[in-house]
Parts: sequence; structure tokens; C-alpha cells
Amino acid sequence: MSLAAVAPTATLRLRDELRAEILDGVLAPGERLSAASLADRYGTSRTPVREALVLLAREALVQLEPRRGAVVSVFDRADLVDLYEVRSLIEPHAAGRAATRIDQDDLMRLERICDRTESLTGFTPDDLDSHIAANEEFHQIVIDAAQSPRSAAAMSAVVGVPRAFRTAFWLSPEQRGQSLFCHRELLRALSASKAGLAESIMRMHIIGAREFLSEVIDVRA
Amino acid sequence: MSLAAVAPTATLRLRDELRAEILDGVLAPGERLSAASLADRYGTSRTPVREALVLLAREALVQLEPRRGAVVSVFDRADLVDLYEVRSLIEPHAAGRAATRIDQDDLMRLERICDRTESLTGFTPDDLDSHIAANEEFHQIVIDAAQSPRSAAAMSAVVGVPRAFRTAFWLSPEQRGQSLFCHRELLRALSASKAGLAESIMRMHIIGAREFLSEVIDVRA
DNA sequence: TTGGCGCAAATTGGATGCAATTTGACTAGT
DNA sequence: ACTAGTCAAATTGCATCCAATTTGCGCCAA
Repeated sequence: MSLAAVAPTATLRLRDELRAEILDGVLAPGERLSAASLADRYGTSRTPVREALVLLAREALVQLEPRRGAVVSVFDRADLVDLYEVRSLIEPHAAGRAATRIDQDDLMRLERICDRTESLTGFTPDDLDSHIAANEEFHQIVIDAAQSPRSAAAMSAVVGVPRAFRTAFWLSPEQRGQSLFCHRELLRALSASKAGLAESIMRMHIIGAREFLSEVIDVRA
Repeated sequence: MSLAAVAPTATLRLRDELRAEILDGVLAPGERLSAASLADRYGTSRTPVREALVLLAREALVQLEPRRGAVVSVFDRADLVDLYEVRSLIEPHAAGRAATRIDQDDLMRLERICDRTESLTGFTPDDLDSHIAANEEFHQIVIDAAQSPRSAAAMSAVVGVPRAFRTAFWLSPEQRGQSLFCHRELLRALSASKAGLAESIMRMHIIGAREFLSEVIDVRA
């Protein structure tokens, strides 16, 4: 019966929920995460909590010291720039590979995402969420299409931008326009199997986002 | 009192031991890893075994399917090329950053490693191990010196070359020479804070290794 | 003989219990 | 008043226990 959505384990659910809460700022940077209280909060025992924390430590979202528990990682401007620098290495590479490997089905999915994004003209919280989700979906499809397990692994160890920054990004009409433009151009390059072009577009896309976010933070700080 | 080597937890010891055994081929690719038997084998309970497996899954050394346990990942030529392609993105970047950030102490450690490597002229198992260990130490120092947590995280999600390949590499006198040459040149570039040069040397170093290993595998297959 | 069904054994994921370490508050001494 | 020392409470890491799912063997029928 179809793709049989296997019941996700409590560990994975907790990992996703905790990641969301950390990125949303519900769990503040520097906050200590006691396994017992988290287990209580989510209605599970400490075992899956511990395993989820181990996973999040690999994503650099929490820091885990032996015998001393976990604290939510702080995320400052240097981290953001660092993160985008690594993304600007891996994702263009993935886009280039994807150009010669992506299938028609994924191309259509990318196009639908572009169409969906274009129709979102408002700035309501719902629209923001849709933008963010669509963007993540788009990038994930490209990474998967690259068929490079190590690229995917490296990316998953690196992503994790606090929602505050993502929101700032999508609140800018100019960034929305640029992002959609890049996605459309990337789609064309991928459709035409133009690896070098796809790589370049992705690099511009990522570095552009980095520059914008970097400025936004500067203004705030 | 020094860096107080905190007692590593059983989880981390198991992670390291299992990783070593997987890379050494003691645990064969495709082999099913039952938590109970591993716990028995290492004299612990299943809890730390499970946590170690979760960690190794993030390094792509095992594959973990919910409710169905873990199997040792297979590692073929495509994996090796994929791995080195990602390394060739991240490590040169790290080397470039390290050039303007590394301190005198680390430079001296790198130099000592080069000296140590140069004195290893034999091809005994011990010498091979020393080569492999020295090489890993060298690269790790550079990555740490880059002071880029995301680069370090991305690398740790990507490394893990089966010992058979590493051995093949260091059994080649030509590769030994090239490797030492690259390390010495990299050391000079880092000492002179020449970021672009350091990056280029590292890129050549990684891609060179990839080409050699790729050929070796072709011959075998 | 071969294919499908069913039940038992094995195995996983999660909960709980326990010893060891850490935390942090209180006391005592300067 | 402030620092050092001590001891109890909290918390971690690991072992063990239990329910739920998967695996694999045996049986039966075609």
C-alpha cells in the first residue's frame, strides 16, 4: 500500500519538535535542557530524549558535555556567516550534479513550488510559513536530486537557521523577488542539464542570501 | 591540572570502537548489527549501543531503519568519489580560513607531524598506522584552526574511509612523497598567512588523493 | 513440490530503576 | 563581608524490564 509512512519513532519526533522549538526561539540559546523535564514536557521517557539530543548535537543546535547535560547553542552573526559559507560550498556543487541527474518528476515538483511561491503576495504569518516551507522543499529536492549521500549528510549537519532570520529574509519583498528569480533560473538550468550554470545560479542565490542576512544582523546589533 | 581528560561515556567509546571495526572491515558491509549481540560483545547494555548506532548513522557508516535495526553501509567506488568530492569542497575552504587564524603552537605541531612522517620509511603495519594517524592528525589540526564549527561538523559527517583504501594509499611511495610535499607546502602557506595559496594546495592534495584512490579501485574491480 | 497462512522466537523502541557524578546552597573560618 | 569546604538534592549515564513489531519456521492445502 503506497509508501507506507512508517510510524516514526519517538526519538525522531522529539528530534524534529526540539529542533523546531530551538529554531523558533521557544528554547532560548544558552538554556539548559534537562532530560527529565523535556521527557515530562513531551510525555515520553528520558531515553528518546537523550537520543534526540545526541542527534541535535550533531546539527550543532545543542552542545552536549559528558555528565553535564545539554544546552541550547547560541547563534550569533559569526555562526550565520559560517553556516552560509559552508552552504555556498555544498549546495552549488549539489545543484551542478543535479543538472545531469534530476528526473522529470522532480522538475515538475520544482515548477509547482515556484508557482505556489509566486501566488503568495501577502505578509501574513501564514504566507511567511508557506514561503519558508516552500523554499526548504525546493532546496531539499535539489540536494536529493544530486544523488550525493555525502553532500546530503554534510548539508544536514549544517542547516538550521533560527526562524527569526528566515522571517526577516522573507519579509523583504526584494529578497522574495530575487529568490523566486533564482529558483526559476535554476529550474531552467536544471531542465536544460546545464550543470555549470545551475552551479553558478545556486552560488549567487546562497551568497546573496548570506549578504542580505549579514546586513540585517548588523543593523540589529 | 591540564585538560582533565574527562572519562568518556560508554556511548562515545562504543561509537569509536564500532567505527574502527567498520572501517577495518571487521564488521562486513551489509552485516546486520543486532543491538543485543553488540552489547554482549562490548560488555555494556543495549542503551549505549543504540546511541552509538544513532551517531554512526549520521556518519553514514551504518543505515538505521526504524524497527528493523542497523546494517553496516556498503562502501563502493561511487561512495569514495562522492566523499572526496565533498572533502574537496570543504577542506580547501578550511585551509584558506586557517591561514589567517592558525596560531604558532599549531604550526609547530604541524611541523612536528611532517618531521615524524618523513622519518617513516618502512612499509611495516606499524609504519602504515603511523602514517595514517599522522595524516589524520594533520588534517584535523587544519580544520580546527579554521575556526569554522560548520566546516568541522560537515567534515565529521563525511569522513570515514575504509582502512583498506587508506592502506592502499600509504603503500604507494609516490603518494607518500606527494602527500608529504603537499603538507610541507601547506605549512609554508599557513605560516605566511597566504589563504589563497593554502586553499589551492589543499584542493590539489585532496583531488590528487581522490584520483589515485579512484584508479586503485578501478584496477581492483 | 510449492505457495500461503499462522504462530512462536527474536529484536526493537521505550519506560523505569539505580549508582555515580555534578550542582548549588549552607556553614564555618578568616 | 567574602571565600573555602561540606553535604544534600538534582541530574546524568547505564542497566534492566516490558510491550509491540518483525522475522522465520512449520504446517497445510492446492
